[in-house]
Amino acid sequence: MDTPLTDQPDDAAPDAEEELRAGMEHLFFAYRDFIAQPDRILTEYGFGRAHHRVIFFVGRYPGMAVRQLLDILQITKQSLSRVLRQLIREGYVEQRQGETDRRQRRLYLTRQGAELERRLSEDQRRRFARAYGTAGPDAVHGFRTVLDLMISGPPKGGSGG
Amino acid sequence: MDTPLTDQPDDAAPDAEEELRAGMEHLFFAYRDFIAQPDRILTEYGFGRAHHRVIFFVGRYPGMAVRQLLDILQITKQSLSRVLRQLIREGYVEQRQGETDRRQRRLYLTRQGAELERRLSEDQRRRFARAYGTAGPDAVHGFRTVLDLMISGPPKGGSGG
DNA sequence: CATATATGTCAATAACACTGACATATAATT
DNA sequence: AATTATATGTCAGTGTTATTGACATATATG
Repeated sequence: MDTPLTDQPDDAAPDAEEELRAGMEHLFFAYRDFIAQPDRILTEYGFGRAHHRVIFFVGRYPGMAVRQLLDILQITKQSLSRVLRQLIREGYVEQRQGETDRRQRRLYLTRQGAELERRLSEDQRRRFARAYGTAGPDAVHGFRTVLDLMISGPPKGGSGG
Repeated sequence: MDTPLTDQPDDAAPDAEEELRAGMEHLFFAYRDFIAQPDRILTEYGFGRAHHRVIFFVGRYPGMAVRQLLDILQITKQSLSRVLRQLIREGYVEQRQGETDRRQRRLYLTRQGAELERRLSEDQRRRFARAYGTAGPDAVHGFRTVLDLMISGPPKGGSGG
């Protein structure tokens, strides 16, 4: 059996319900395949998916505070703590005290961390680049539009970003 | 800070690298928000995300064999076993021996299982429906095109499903 | 000074994945 | 008929990532 299953919807015009469920299914497949290769690399380091998420966001937003990372990942600080401690101890992430608010520990990738980030995201970037290139700009625009509409807004009023 | 972060890319035209990383980030957010509400419901039943995946796919493809489910979920049979056993014991899924191949245990949702499936997917269907409706057919087409291109092909030759 | 925020840590627990080993039933092949 | 392969199931042990609850320190804000 092929991976994107196509058993039922064959003859009749797919109704709205079917279209929704197909979208849900394919979102699952896309995400599953999106994280497969990084997961393999991470095991070499004794890291897991959580480490990748931290490395990705710290790499993308250098100087990010722990609180922001918690809001993004939507996990508890206890969960993040263990992962972050590991990454810091092993030299992938470093902390610097915030300048305006000295309670904050702002997070940065070390050079070693940036290297790992590149390695982890290599397959993902290639995957996106290939899909974007093949689909063309209009499709990419549609993809981004739908994806953004699926993201929930901020839970409360937000802290004023 | 708002949830889809928009700090760096403000003035200059976003380069290709930035566009890829933004896509990766938003795929993460979309998936995170996509599974948040079902996760909450599942805790009421003492179930987890794995149970939802089984219920979703068995509901979508009734009569699916265990092997097919393993190929889709890409987990080991030991992992699936525990989840499936629970769902069967508690009356959400039932097995029937395959007719042509009597080694197979074909999987079906019970009425109770179908009810749970509907409840779990309610928020997801609404989320998709709203995004699809707002974005419009062209964007939906682009979304599906890109998503499908991101899915890996079958690992080998496939069994001819 | 009181309170709130940002961060960190300890302990216990659960969900969900893994590997390895072994078993049974049935199908397919030789 | 015997061998091999497939489909399924189970037992035991392990690791990652998440949880809740409790408590601590440093700093900011009222």
